[in-house]
Amino acid sequence: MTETDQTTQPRRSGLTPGAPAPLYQQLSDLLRERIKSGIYGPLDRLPSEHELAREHSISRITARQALGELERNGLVFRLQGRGSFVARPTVVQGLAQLTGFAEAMSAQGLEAVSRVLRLGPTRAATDVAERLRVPPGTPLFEIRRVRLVNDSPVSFDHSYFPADLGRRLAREDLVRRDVFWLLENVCGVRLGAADHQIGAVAAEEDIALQLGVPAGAPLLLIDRLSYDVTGMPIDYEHLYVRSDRVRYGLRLERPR
Amino acid sequence: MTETDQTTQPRRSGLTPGAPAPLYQQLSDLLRERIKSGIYGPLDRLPSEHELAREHSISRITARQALGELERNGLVFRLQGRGSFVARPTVVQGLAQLTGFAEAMSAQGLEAVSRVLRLGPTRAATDVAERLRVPPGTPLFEIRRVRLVNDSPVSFDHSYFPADLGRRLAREDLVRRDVFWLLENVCGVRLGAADHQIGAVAAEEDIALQLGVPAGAPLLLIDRLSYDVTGMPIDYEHLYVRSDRVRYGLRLERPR
DNA sequence: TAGTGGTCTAGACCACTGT
DNA sequence: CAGTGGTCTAGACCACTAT
Repeated sequence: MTETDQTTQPRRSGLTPGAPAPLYQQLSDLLRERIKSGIYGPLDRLPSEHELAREHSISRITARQALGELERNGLVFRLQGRGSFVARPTVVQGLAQLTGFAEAMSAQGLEAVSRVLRLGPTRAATDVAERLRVPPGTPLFEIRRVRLVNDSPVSFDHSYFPADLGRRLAREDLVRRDVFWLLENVCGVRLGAADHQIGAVAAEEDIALQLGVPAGAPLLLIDRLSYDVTGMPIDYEHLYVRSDRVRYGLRLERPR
Repeated sequence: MTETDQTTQPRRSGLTPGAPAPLYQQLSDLLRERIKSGIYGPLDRLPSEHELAREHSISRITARQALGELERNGLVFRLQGRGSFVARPTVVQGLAQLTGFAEAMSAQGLEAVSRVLRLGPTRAATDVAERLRVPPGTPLFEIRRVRLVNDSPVSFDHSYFPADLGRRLAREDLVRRDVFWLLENVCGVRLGAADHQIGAVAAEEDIALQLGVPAGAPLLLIDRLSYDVTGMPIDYEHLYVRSDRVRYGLRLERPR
């Protein structure tokens, strides 16, 4: 039995055991809050794992798990034998994460919409087939869109999906919704990761026209292959991005 | 000596308790090996945490820690109530990691060298000062290099360092050694992460000349600000990359 | 119901850091 | 030396999945 009776419950200093969020997450949220609000400033030493455990009446391992979370997010660094410290604030907090376009824009308070240029079945060319790991000629579903922020074009997307997924997507609101969002919330796909290959190219005429730049203007070309959690390829895209309008930011961690 | 003693020691099936590497790492290495060699194939279920614990005479938490490692590296995915499974192999295994240029090239069996164009003290212009978080006009150290692979140019790097670090670097072998490598192994810096902003630009004449491309050719422009583990800015760089010669690849994870 | 991963506890020993 | 984080144990209950 666990402490079924209430009166003897030790204080948790705000952490509640039965809550929807696990204890280690509650603690890491609490600490994150205190760091962001300046209660713990840059380079300050945080309470030790033992202290956190005592103070919140949790086990040391749980406190440790909370600190581990913050360390992975780059808010905290730990030195053996010395303690855990608040990292100096950096431009982009947190690891590089896979996000959809509208998702990333709305996180910055901007609204993104799409103009759908083409949407329908196609067959896998050899390069696409190779990336999606299907035989050449396999029926696929293709979507071509121009992404707009504040009514002005920022990128041209050419996406390929497995035929069934594509047909499902075609029925949804591709103008306002992220494909990633639709995949996860409508199609029941559990997205895992995506491999990117990034380069720079001169704009071809048709794409230049869609993006409102002169032919030959430099564009960011991102080849993105997304997988679900099992590693199954789900979505292969070419993104041509006007980098004068959008900056691609990411944070890489040095392996420990 | 392995098998230090002995009679009362429970079997560890190859895992040695006193070894330099911790048990959870030994186990995760062992599993990684079995996945790579195909003993556990794509989508196979791995032994449960309990089984691994029993089999190797370790605690369940330690087995769990090993699986967590593999999950973060994208080799394994876990489903509550079902088990842990081998992910399908993907192009780039592992999270996006911060690596130096030579480091990344040599991982692919290529040799990278640098031609140093300029190396010496300078003062922080406003944009550089802002990124490195020093007052404008602060003395810095500047290095301009062309990176070569197989004797042909692939990128032009313009780097700024704190003055003392830069002077230290200037005495070292910048032709063959990565700056990251020197920072870590000679200067005693513990690198943490780096923020990148990626765009595409048309090559200016002087850079075009150095890279052997026509003026106006599209180049990848990477603005990279590297920090040490404490979050202190260490190195601010502009990288102009011939993306016809090098592809920037990275893997982003969907947040859990 | 049985088995899985997710969370949590209350200890323990170690290596490393400061004094 | 005392305090810190790093590793490890032997349990426990929970939520979820399959049968």
